[in-house]
Amino acid sequence: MENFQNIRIAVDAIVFGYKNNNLYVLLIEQKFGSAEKYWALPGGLVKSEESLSDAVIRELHEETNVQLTFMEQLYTFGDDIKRDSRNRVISVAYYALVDASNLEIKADTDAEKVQWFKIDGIPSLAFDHNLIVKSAIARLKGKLTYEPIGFDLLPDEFLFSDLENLYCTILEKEIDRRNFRKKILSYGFLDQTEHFSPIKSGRPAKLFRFNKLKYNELIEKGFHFEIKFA
Amino acid sequence: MENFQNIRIAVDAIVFGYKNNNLYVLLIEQKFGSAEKYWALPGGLVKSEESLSDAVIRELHEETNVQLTFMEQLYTFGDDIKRDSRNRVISVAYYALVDASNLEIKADTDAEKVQWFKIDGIPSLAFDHNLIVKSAIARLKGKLTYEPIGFDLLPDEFLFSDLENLYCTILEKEIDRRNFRKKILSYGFLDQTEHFSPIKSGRPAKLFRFNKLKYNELIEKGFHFEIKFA
DNA sequence: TATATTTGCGTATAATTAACGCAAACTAAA
DNA sequence: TTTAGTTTGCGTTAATTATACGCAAATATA
Repeated sequence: MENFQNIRIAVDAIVFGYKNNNLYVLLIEQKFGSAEKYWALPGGLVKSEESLSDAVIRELHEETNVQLTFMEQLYTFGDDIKRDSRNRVISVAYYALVDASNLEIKADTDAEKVQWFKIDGIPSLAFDHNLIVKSAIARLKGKLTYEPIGFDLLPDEFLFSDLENLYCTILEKEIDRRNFRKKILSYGFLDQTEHFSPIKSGRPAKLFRFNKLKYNELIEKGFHFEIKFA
Repeated sequence: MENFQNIRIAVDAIVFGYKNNNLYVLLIEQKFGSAEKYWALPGGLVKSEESLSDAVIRELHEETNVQLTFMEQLYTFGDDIKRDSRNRVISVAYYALVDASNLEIKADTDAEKVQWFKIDGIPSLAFDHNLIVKSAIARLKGKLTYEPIGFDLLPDEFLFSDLENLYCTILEKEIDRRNFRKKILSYGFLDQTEHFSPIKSGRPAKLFRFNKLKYNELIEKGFHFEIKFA
């Protein structure tokens, strides 16, 4: 039957989390299906009357208990027609960045286990999910340099050294602490709070806060965020 | 029936063309369907055993006679579940850049007419295609500044003034001719040919050619293309 | 009290960008 | 044949931005 389209459409969620100066991805161990016992990205089939973005947020919540309001579309994987051995499945991948230090994850109805995996310690995943994660990491690295998305990975109030470590860790580069601070502060979208962080050692450091309003005002005026390194 | 997924998957092609110092998009007038007599993007349903990228290249060829080997994925439109009034259809949009000055387009089996439309004179299109075109233009503008894709819109051999006009036209900005030339030449991926272009007026100008090999070598070494303006 | 550590601010130099000058090489008009 | 108009190709200078550091302040710990 030539005209009947036998294709299913799914969504997959890449949730990046940051804690203890490391980048993580949220993975689940599936309960059902041929990929049982493999770790995989949270995700599943889209319902007929449901938008793609609703679908991915729903699946993520059902499988990991993580409740987001927005995810950004990454890419649609539909060139390998055997990426799922059971049926032709096209997957629209979405990603989000969260502060993993205070987020409760728990395996829910559809997943056996839920766990954060360090970005450099991701096991062999179900379907083409290793490929999807790889392309999400590439996107994250790219965006980090020209959009202020790093703040999404940190708590509301953070140290400059945390921000600096985040950039070093994710981009795998050395940066000059003093020039980095100077540059970011010169943009004027960080507010200095009156709080100090619980000290580890050395001089006590003020906590900063990303001011999204100020950032949006700057964007209106044609401002363009950019962090480059040597 | 809760589990049955009643969603169709389509592909749409945004083909940008450049000629006479203007940017164009290729549109068709549809023969069939509820959107008859509306102009629309070339595209159609994906076959069950066909990759997404094959599908969009096939549809484009069938409808416009334009034969491409590669299109880049733009975005998947699937949030408006009524974007097609007949059925739930999710569309994966792809785009490509071509030199429109020597490309033969012709309406084929599936289309009534095929025509280049100037970017600032696009009519009201079928479905959500105006939205798709808008987002493709935004992507093109963005990419133009950090990837050397402008050359795809020009003939193999081109004048510096053509390249300059292309940037001015698409980005809608004034640029300094001399600084622009200096910067692009400093990258070292343009070869000067021995040919001169048929002269309009003024001093005869040498034709240049984009050397993709040299560009790739530079990329290997960590080079990063970028064109910024005041 | 001395030492190690991290923060916060500053300065000198190199590199890049932006703004503009001007002669060369042609066409077309006078 | 000259003159005016146009576009190219190469150059200079000032302003801005990036890079590479120096160093004292503020704390914990030995």
